[in-house]
Amino acid sequence: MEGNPVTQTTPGMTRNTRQRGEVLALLTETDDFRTPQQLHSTLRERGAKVGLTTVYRTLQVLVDAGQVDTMRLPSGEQLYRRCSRTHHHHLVCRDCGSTVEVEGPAVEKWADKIAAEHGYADVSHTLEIFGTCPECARR
Amino acid sequence: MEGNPVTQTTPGMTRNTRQRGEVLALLTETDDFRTPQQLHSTLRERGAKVGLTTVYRTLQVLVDAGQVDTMRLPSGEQLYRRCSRTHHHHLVCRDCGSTVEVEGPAVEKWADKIAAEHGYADVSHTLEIFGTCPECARR
DNA sequence: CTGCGTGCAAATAGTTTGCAGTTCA
DNA sequence: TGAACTGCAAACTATTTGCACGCAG
Repeated sequence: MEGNPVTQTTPGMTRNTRQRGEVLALLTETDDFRTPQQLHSTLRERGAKVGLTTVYRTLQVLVDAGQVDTMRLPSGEQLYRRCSRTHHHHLVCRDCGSTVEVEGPAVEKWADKIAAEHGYADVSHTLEIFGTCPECARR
Repeated sequence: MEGNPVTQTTPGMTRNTRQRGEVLALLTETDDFRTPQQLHSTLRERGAKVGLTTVYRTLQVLVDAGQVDTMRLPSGEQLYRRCSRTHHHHLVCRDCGSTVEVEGPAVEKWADKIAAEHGYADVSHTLEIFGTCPECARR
């Protein structure tokens, strides 16, 4: 299960390198949002030699390619996560960072309607819900 | 109209200084979100001698006191604005930064419901809508 | 008076960029 | 081969902190 070569044809990436494979692999195996710094130190711990710069650059490429989702905590930390392509939002635990993907068609429509009413064009929005998950609340 | 002394009794502020008055005044006269840096340079332009550090610290105090609203652009810039106390969201122009306050009781309820369904406690959320306002679209 | 507030300069923290060397296709 | 990628170090930006002084109450 390990020595599997990196052969992921990821749109937007012209070249497949070991480093990108490592980053992508790590993103794939976890479900939660991570900071570039966290990803980098995890990679180092497991022995993967990847520079912090490369992590940043790879994440940028992945975001551009639509392979990775990015969001920001109220505190300002930038987070990344491999994520389904469809538009959705997140319910994030303040403590442990675990996330649940949620969809709200009604909210999307509401946002578009509000924007239209005020004559705003080219509309997008951000929406995240924060709370304490059952696991963390128990403690 | 100028020499008016600073006498704003702002809850959470133990002391009323000229600098805090200037920041508060500036926040009061504009409707749009501003970065600490913008606020600072505007103050300097108009001759008010206020240190950048003080702007940051004052904004923090105001946020704690609930006098000022803060949000973050997708790009990561932190923005502040004097704002009504009721919970609401914003429709923000990507170009000129002008904002419209919007309310969405349905959205609030939806967010709380979703969180409750997943057992999340102590829920809050962030929601901002971005677009190009009619003014900017015209150009 | 007394200590909260101020502001400079220095420290931080996260992220980006320049550039020489490396590697994939 | 050669363009794309890598990674170190240095540069940058936004924000915070240490500390001596000033001013409000």
